[in-house]
Amino acid sequence: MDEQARIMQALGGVSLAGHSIQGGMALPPPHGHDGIDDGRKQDIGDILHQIMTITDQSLDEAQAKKHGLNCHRMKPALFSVLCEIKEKTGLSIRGAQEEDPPDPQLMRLDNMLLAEGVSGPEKGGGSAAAAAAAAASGGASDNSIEHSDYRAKLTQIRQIYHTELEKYEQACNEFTTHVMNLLREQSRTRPISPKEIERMVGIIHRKFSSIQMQLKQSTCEAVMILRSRFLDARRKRRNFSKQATEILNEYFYSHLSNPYPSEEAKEELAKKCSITVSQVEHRADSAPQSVSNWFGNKRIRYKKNIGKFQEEANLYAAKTAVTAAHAVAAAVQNSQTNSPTTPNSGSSGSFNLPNSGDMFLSMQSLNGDSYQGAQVGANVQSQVDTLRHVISQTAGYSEALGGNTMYSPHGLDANGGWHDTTTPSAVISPTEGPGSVHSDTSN
DNA sequence: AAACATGATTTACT
DNA sequence: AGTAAATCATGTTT
Repeated sequence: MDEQARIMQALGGVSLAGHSIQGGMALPPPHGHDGIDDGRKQDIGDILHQIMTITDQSLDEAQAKKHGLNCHRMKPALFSVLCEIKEKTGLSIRGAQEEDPPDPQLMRLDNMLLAEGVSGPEKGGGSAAAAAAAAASGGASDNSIEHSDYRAKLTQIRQIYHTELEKYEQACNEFTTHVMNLLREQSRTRPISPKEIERMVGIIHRKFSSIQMQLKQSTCEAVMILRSRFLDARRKRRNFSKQATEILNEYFYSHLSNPYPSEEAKEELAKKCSITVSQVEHRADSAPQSVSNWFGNKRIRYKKNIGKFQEEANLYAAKTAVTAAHAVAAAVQNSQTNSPTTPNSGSSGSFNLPNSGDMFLSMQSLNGDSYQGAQVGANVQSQVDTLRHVISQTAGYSEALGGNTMYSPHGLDANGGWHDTTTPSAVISPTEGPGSVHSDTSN
């Protein structure tokens, strides 16, 4: 609060310099030239002397003298003289002022504080809300804990900010009224126009708002630091929940021939996953982004070492194969059936993979009767993926279904299912004979 | 603590 | 704009 004191002092200086009786516009010393009426002159000189020494004296003394002066018979005359002089110099003083540029820096700070929820309306009572949020999200506690920690700190900052701001506001008002009282008081001895008072108030406010700006600036800094410490820890990754991984893997392995979910599919997957995961909230697009990351990583890592993913692939393939088989069966029996087992969107309907195309056709021929074109086709396709995979694991069945085309464990990439074909069949052959493949598929 | 797993970021390409 | 590939940085397992 040194600053404050300094400013006050500065303000005091301004007010004195501009208007005080001991300012530069003091009349020349009362010696003057040889006058016509020396007694009168002496009188005036006396008064001026008294005026000029007022400030050097104690308050009581000054008060007394002021009173004396106010009642002096010469007072009206002197006052009018002062008015006159002021009139002449007043214009020059006033001209330079009166423009109010909305300081861009200040606006920037304000916007930022508003955006960070520091200066905005109190949302939900700080720690209570944080606690509530933590309680509400139940399982995913680690994230919430961190988050509530962040919010607690933010609340702290906001409290400090607001109390300080209030303090400044109060001080400003106090000081303003003080100065105004002073001016009003002085207006009895010297002419002070309302404009001047206004200007003075303006000056005071400007000074105080510059102090406020400092406050805002340091608050912003604090918030930024807090952010970088907590939320902005973008690098600080958080593993997906088991459930989310399940969903994603399911999609991946059931779309192995084309594991590129469309935007919509991503959103849907994100909805399914990120809700349970409570993955980085705020920034609405982060969830689909995460899905994209996941698929990107998955694709590259899968391709890089297919062997490593065998087990997983089997698992998910078998998993979905059940539903797939059911769905296919249903489709065969009832052409109207539109099984919603897999969340694929129609967009993936068109492939240019000869391999899967064959299979697709064969499955279609299986259906025999009429089907609903693309939609059913797409569903079947995704199921075919999983079926084929399962089939490829069981040596016997691949022949049984005449699937010799899909010799490689993942006939899909054998043909460059997605982009390149880095040694498709070289890696793993369906040697391991896990009898684990569900016999459901045989139907 | 080392090794591995994994989500995110960066870079370059199309 | 969307990916692949390389890389980073952290989480998890050993």
